Amino acid sequence: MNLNPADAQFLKEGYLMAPLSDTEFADVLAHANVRTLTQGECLFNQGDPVTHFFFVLSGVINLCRVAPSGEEKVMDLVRPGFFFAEAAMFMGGRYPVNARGLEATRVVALDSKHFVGLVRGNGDLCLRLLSKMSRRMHEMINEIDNLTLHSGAQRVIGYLLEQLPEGAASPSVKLSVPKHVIASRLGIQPETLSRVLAKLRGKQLIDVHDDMIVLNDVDALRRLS
Amino acid sequence: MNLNPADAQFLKEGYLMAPLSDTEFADVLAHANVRTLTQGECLFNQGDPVTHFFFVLSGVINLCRVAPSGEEKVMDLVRPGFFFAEAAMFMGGRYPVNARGLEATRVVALDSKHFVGLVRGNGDLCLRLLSKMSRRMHEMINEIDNLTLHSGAQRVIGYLLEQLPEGAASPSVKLSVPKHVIASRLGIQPETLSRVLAKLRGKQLIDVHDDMIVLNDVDALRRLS
DNA sequence: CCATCTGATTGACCTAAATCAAGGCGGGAT
DNA sequence: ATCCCGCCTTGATTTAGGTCAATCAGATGG
Repeated sequence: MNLNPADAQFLKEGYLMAPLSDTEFADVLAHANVRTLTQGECLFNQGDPVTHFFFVLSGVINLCRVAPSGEEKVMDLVRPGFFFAEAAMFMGGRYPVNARGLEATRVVALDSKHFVGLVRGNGDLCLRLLSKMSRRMHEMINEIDNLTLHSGAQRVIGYLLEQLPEGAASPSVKLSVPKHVIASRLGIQPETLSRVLAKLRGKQLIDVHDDMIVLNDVDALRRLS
Repeated sequence: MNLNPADAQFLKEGYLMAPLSDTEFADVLAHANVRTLTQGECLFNQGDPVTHFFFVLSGVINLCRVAPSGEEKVMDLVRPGFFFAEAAMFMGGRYPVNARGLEATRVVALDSKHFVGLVRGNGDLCLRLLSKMSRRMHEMINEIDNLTLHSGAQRVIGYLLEQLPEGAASPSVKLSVPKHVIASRLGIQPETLSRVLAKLRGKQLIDVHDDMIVLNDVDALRRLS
């Protein structure tokens, strides 16, 4: 089944696709298709030869391994917006785990040989990919640091400052997603986010108008994060 | 200044070096040297041409950017065991940030052109790197999930199960690092780790003898994580 | 042998944030 | 209009885990 434009756009934002030029991406798309899995349906088994790697559009994929003792161990749960089996794709050989839909799930299946060929034949693309992945890893390290050594309030402030465009005229942020999604990304409950914003509003540091937040004192906020 | 064997070993464990063969690594080492920075000393400036990328041996590196408005913004703090400026190395051009020692700091400076040349001339190496980085990213995603949606006790149990060798005869774990380091990795205080272990001991789920921990009921523990 | 130091443990206490519960508000559909 | 139904906010309560502090066991060293 082919990808619709919304799926393609979502896929393009994935870290393995973002570094591709438009023509390269179109080339990859020509070797891709959508698979819809029912709950529990198997996508591939441990030991199968690697033919594709995947990107989750919706639902959740369960990557599990069957130990010699027979018990099944969940190795990873893959959520929308993330790839899986890319490491296997790059190395070739056989899949080290089973992949099943944990619920009804849609994935993009991308041709493994084709993508490896693309990377092999293009040193520049390879370096772009490595560069992109390096940056992503630094972001994730920072995210882990934030979660462990900053308070919820500090993470909220950090998020607001992050969203602030570089040289913006008025220091204001428009939230592009519902507040409960932001709360989840920051690792806090929606109630807590609401309370933090209320407290900052009380201190005159910000103004909140629905999804529009004006940062009244960027310096003070920066000192708090 | 040259690397001593301990430094080289530490560097080899970094994600960019782990995929290299011994001869490739030796080749990289031949183009590497150690720089010792005093507190506040500059390693490179924003806008300098990219000549090296780096690995922190000890201390902390402060990566900061000077905004047009003149104020200095800390972009990243890099701790021992991590690389920095690798993304810039892969892309070439100029460093997008300043790098300074936040305290007295030792780093390995690796020749940028040489490493890029190595990767460019060796498609297999390139794929090994991409594969390794993919795996690392999955690990980090899991770490973030753990931090946000598991309790401290669950993370401790998860850690113990992780350390458990695949088909070990006796289900026991020998802690290779001091407890306070483990606590830090799990994002909790040493006191909390101690309490969690005490509670598990109280429930007869584990036995603790100094740095040796025996898992009495692996299944029960697995259910709790 | 004692002095000291480091890491681990335990207790008392406190704070940040989760949870539970009750409205409020705007946008659709009927 | 009225009724819902998400989404957000706010309040009351609970709890996990951090902080502070005392103690203890081993290690090191004079």
